[in-house]
Amino acid sequence: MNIADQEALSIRAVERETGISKDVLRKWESRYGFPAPLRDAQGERSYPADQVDRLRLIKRLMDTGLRPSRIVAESAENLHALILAKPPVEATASIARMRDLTLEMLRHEDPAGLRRRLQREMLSRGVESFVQDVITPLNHAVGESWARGGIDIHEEHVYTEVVQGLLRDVVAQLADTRARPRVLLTTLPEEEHGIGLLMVAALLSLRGAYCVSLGTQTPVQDIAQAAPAYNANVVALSFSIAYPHRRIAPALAELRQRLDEETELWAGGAGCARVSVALPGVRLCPGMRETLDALDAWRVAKAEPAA
Amino acid sequence: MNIADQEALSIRAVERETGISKDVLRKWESRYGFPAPLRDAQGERSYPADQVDRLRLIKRLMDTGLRPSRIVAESAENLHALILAKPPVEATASIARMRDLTLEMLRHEDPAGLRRRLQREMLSRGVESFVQDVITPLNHAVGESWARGGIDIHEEHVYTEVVQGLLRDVVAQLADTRARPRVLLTTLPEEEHGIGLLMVAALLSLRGAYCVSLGTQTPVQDIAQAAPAYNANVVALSFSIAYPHRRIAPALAELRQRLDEETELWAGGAGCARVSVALPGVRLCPGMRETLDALDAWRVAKAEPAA
DNA sequence: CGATGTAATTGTCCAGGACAAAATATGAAA
DNA sequence: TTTCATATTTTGTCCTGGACAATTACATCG
Repeated sequence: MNIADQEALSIRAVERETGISKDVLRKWESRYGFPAPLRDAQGERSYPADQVDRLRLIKRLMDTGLRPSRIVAESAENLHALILAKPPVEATASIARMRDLTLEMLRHEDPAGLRRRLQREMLSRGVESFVQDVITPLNHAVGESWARGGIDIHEEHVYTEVVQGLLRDVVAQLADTRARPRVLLTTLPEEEHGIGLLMVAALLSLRGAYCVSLGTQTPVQDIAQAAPAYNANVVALSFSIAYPHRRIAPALAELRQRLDEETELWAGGAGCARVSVALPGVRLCPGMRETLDALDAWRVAKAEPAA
Repeated sequence: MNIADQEALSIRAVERETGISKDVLRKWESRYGFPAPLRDAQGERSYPADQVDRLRLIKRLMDTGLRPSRIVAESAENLHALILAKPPVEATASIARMRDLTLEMLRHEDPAGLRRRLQREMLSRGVESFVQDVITPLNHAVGESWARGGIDIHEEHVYTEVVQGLLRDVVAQLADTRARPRVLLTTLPEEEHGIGLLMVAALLSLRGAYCVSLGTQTPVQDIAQAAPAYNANVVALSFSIAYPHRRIAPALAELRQRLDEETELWAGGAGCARVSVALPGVRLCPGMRETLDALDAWRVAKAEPAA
C-alpha cells in the first residue's frame, strides 16, 4: 500500500467530503476532464487527496455564483487567483478590528478566549447589533479566510461552534411561551448549517416572538406535522448559500401546500436570495432586515384581522 | 394536479427523507418488489407518501438488526407487529416514571416544561447518573415510542433539542482549558446525531477532561488536521445505531492512519458495538462505561510514561 | 460443539444516454 | 439603447441493467 493508495478516496467518500453528488462527479469528469480519478484494482474511481482539495475549492467558488464550465477545469492556482480577485467585503474600522481579532484567536486555537471576546462584544452592543453588524460580516470573513488559506477548515468549525453556543444561550434566556407569534424554526434535510437559524431565532426572540427549534435537517413531512401541533403561526426555514438553489423552490412549494393556510412560511438565509420564481404564500427573507420586516408585517396583519 | 401528485416524491427526495440511497431504493424495487413507485410524465419514479412512511419503518427495523430480505416486502401491518414483538427495554420504577412523564410532556408539546423537569432531575441525581441512568434509557424509550406510534417524529426532534441544550450548558460550564486529557469530539459526515457526542462530552468534562467539539459531520481530513492543532490527546468519534456499520471500520482505519501515533482514537456510540473487525490503535467504547474506562486507562498510561 | 468452507444476500459502482430546468445569448420591437 | 420574448447552451438528475466484493447465513466436517 503506497502513499497514493492511502490518500485516495472512493467516489462515495468524495461525495460525503465535498457535498458533490456521484452523478455530478462523473459528469464533470466526462464533460470537463476533471476530476481525473485513478482506478483501483476493481476498476473503480479512486480520488487522490489533491483532487479532493481542488473540488472543495470549486464548490466554494460555485457558491459565490461562478459556473462549472468556467472553473471545473481550472488549475488550483487559477482557482486561488479567482478567489483573491473577488473584492473583499468592506467593513467599518471597528468591525475590521473585530474580524482580525477573531481570525487571530482562531489561528491560535483559543475557543474559550474567542467566546469571551464575542460575549463581551454582544453585551456592549446589544444582541441585535451584535447579530446584524458583527456576526454576519464575521461569518463572511471566516469563510473567505479559509478560501484564501488564512485559517484551516477546522478553525472554521470551531468558530461556528462558539457562535452557535452564544446564540443558543440568548435564545434560551429569552424563551417565553406566551410570546407571539409562535415561530417554528428548522432547516430541510441536506442543510446542516444551523447558524443562520440561531441568528434568526435570537433576533425574533428579542422582538418578543416565541421560537421553537426542531434542529437542523427536518424532513418536510415532519415539519408539516409539527406546525399545527405547536400552534405555530410561522414556519421559518433557513437556507445557506451552500444549499443547492435548484431545490429550494420545489421544497418550499411542497411545504406550503402541506401547511395550513393560516400558517405563514418564511424562507431566510443567503441561499434564498437567488430564488427567482414567485412563490405564492412564501415570504423570502434573504437578510435579517427582511426577516424583521416579516415579523412587523405579521403583527400588523394580526392587529387588523380580515380587515 | 391530484392528491396523488401532491404527495408523491422524487427518488432524490425519498433518499433525503429516509436516508436510503437512490441505488438501494432501485435495487430493493427490483429485488423485493417494494417500494413500487408510480411513474410521472417523464417516466421517473414517484413515491406516494404511504410508501415513504413504510420505508421509514423499514429503516428503523433494520437499525435493530433485521435484514432487508425479511422485512422490505412486508406490509405496514406486519412491520408494526415486528416492532411490537421486540421486548421493551426494562427499567426501574423511577426510570419508568421519568420516561412516562417525558413522553407525556412531548405529547403535550411542552418543551419548556420538559427542560425544567429534566434539569431538576439532573440537579438531584448529579450529571453522571443523569446521563447514564436517565438520558440513555430515555433516548431508547423516545425512539421506540415513535416506532410504536406513541409520539410523532417531530416530538422526537424536540426531545433531542431539549436534551442537547441541557448537555451543552453542562459542558460549557465545566470547560477548563488546563484540564487533561484534551479530547477532540466530533462525528463523521453522514452522522448527524450529536446527542451521543454531548453525553460523552458531559461525562468526560465532569471527570476533568477538556473537551473541544468540532460539531457534527466533520470530514476525516479536517479531523486529522485539527487534532495536532489543538494538541488533542484523544480524538473521540460517535456513531449512532443509524450509521451504516459497513463504513465504520474503513473510516476509523483511515483516520487512525492520518493521526499522530501519540493521539488516541476512541469510537463511541451504539453503532460501534456491531464492529467485529479488530482495529489496532482504536478503542471501541460502545457504552458510556467503556468510555470512562478509556479515560482511566489514558490517565494510568500517562502516569507511567514509557515504563 | 466449534471451525471452516460454500452459498445467498446486499450495498455500491459502472457506462452512457435522455431529459428538463436554469442560465445565457440572440434578435426584434419600442 | 433598452426591453422583452425566443433560441441555445449548460447543468444536474434520472434511467437501465449488469458486475462485483463484502458481509452474513448455512451446512458440513472434525
